[in-house]
Amino acid sequence: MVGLPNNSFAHLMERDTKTYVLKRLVDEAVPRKLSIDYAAALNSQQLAAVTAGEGPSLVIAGAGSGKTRTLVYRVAYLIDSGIDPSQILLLTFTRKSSQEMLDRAGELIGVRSERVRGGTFHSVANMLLRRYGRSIGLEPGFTILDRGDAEDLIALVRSQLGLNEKDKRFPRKGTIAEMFSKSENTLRPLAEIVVEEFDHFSDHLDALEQLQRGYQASKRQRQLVDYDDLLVLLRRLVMEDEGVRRTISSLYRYILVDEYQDTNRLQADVVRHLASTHHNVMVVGDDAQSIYAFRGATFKNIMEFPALFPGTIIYKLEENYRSTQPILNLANTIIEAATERYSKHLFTRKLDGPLPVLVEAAGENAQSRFIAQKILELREEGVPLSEMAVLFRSSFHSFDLEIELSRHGLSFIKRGGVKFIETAHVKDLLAHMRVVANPLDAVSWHRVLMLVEGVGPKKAQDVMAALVKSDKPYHALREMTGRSGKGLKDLALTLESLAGSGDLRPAEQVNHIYEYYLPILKTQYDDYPKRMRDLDHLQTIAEGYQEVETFLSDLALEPPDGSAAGVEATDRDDERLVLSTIHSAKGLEWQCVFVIWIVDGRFPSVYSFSEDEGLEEERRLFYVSVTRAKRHLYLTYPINVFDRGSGMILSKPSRFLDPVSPGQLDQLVLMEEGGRADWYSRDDH
DNA sequence: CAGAGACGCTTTTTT
DNA sequence: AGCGTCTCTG
Repeated sequence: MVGLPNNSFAHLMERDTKTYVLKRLVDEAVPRKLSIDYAAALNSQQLAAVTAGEGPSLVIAGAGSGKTRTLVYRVAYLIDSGIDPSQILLLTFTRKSSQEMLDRAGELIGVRSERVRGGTFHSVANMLLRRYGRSIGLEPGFTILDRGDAEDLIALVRSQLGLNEKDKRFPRKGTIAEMFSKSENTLRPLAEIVVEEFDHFSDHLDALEQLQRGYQASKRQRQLVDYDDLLVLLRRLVMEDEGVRRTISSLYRYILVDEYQDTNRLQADVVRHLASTHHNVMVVGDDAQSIYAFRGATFKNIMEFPALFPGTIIYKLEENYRSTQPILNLANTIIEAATERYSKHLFTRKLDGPLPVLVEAAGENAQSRFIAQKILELREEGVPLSEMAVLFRSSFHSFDLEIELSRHGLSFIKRGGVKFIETAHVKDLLAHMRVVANPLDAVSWHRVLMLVEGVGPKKAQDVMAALVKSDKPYHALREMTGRSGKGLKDLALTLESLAGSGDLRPAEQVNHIYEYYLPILKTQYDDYPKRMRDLDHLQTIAEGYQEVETFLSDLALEPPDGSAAGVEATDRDDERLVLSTIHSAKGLEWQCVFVIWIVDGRFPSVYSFSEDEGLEEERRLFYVSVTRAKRHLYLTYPINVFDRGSGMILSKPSRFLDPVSPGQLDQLVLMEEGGRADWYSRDDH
């Protein structure tokens, strides 16, 4: 290990890692004098990782162990050591987290950090495919389909293939998209996925395979790329085109990957090939926090990393800086029951703190009222609203709470769930920009045409067929006759004004379309004023962009934070509570965390009962939620909840609490004011 | 053939 | 609540 202050980290390596002698860094890469005092800023484990030499490294970073800090310092250290920042590639889970890390690195090392390349796998794939994708038949102007677009295209292809006969129970487009996606992300044939996870649709396997081929062909033909394609195609590019592989690999000589436990096989392959010429790859993650198996992620990636990269040195970060001992005790107990993981032991120096509280409520509304009341209390005690969060398994779990919070005048922002960008009216407006940007985009054409008065599925198909044949599509549009003639003419005029008048900036395009679209919006939705405000918001976002192409792909790859409902409440004050799905809370922390719906059947959800793997994932998810809390942790569960899916009444707290001893938790039962139990005053909705 | 209204079904998590 | 399907009307 080069550059280490001592050699005492051998004991940190375990499992069957082989040893490998590391060469010293070449002399000119070794800084004569570093500008930062790393040893003073980091603990010894962090320091070891930050100053690691060349070659593959695996950093096992427990929850709250300063993982981000370590990555930030690693970036700074590399730059400090004289490495060209533009040769560093930082792959993260969200672009926001990459931006945050680079900003922090900038504070340490200065503006040089701005040249570091960073982003999500998907956004990096987007960038590389636009630049080098020609060799696998991709034009630089391709359009990115989000999940909803992908489903729409699947539906379109299905009807073209005549597979929508209503005789039998054919899976819905969302389910089909799920199957396809799982197949791509796990590199397994569709048949396997269907038989294993969707056995009740096995009868339709032939049709599904046909549909999958049709969907793939349609995407390629029209220069459309869905989320999975970004990874699949990048993988293909770096695996099949040796020239491109060498080019890209030599472009990024130092690769850092955050949240490695949530990568899938495609991403692991990409990393492996990108690092093929230099092996300078450092991955950071925590196997105990792997929560994305549903999209093909496998914590096995992190377990197998040392085997894939011979000579890997393993670093472990085990000191937790976030939580108090009582919270950590609970977290440790929960995760100890997990079956397969790297052994590590988290410890903290924050010994004192209140015990986590387990709260039983008579029903959902009692739970909501408890949360609202407690939040007000904590705020009185001086905990700022922005230091509190409510976490839940599924987005809809917070519906009742949202109403209750509004009633108490508490403002919040919701993360996860339906995004602003996914609402029908925003997609409608964007579809107009997209047909101009990519006239082959059948999904958007279909959407745009269906909005025209008098156009239905049949007419839309006919128009699209005519457009494909014509080399002047807008001209052809104007020639259309019949009931919908006038509407199509108006559409043609609008689109021409976008395409014709040179390079209109995104914000100007949004304006033009808005004018055309407003009457449609008004006839389609009774609640149009609310939706107009979303479109104003979109306008504001567009103002930040110079190019339509970047605007569109950014929206698809990194939708703005906050759900549809949250948007209207924006920028009143920054003193806001966070409501979040556990998935969206990854990497974040708060003084006080409430986790709601800790009831067996909701968390873990009934869907996960059947498979051990599913249950293990839910356990890790629970672990993630608990370890978000710094000081106060409330776990709440309603009882006497009817679950429609299973037909059961749920009343038992999550099974993940079974191994927790009574001394580790304070237990509360809620009573109505006046002393009576509150079970008859609940849930009027 | 488009569009509106009614009804039954099913509901995780996200780039 | 939202999607898909079915039915009815113009």
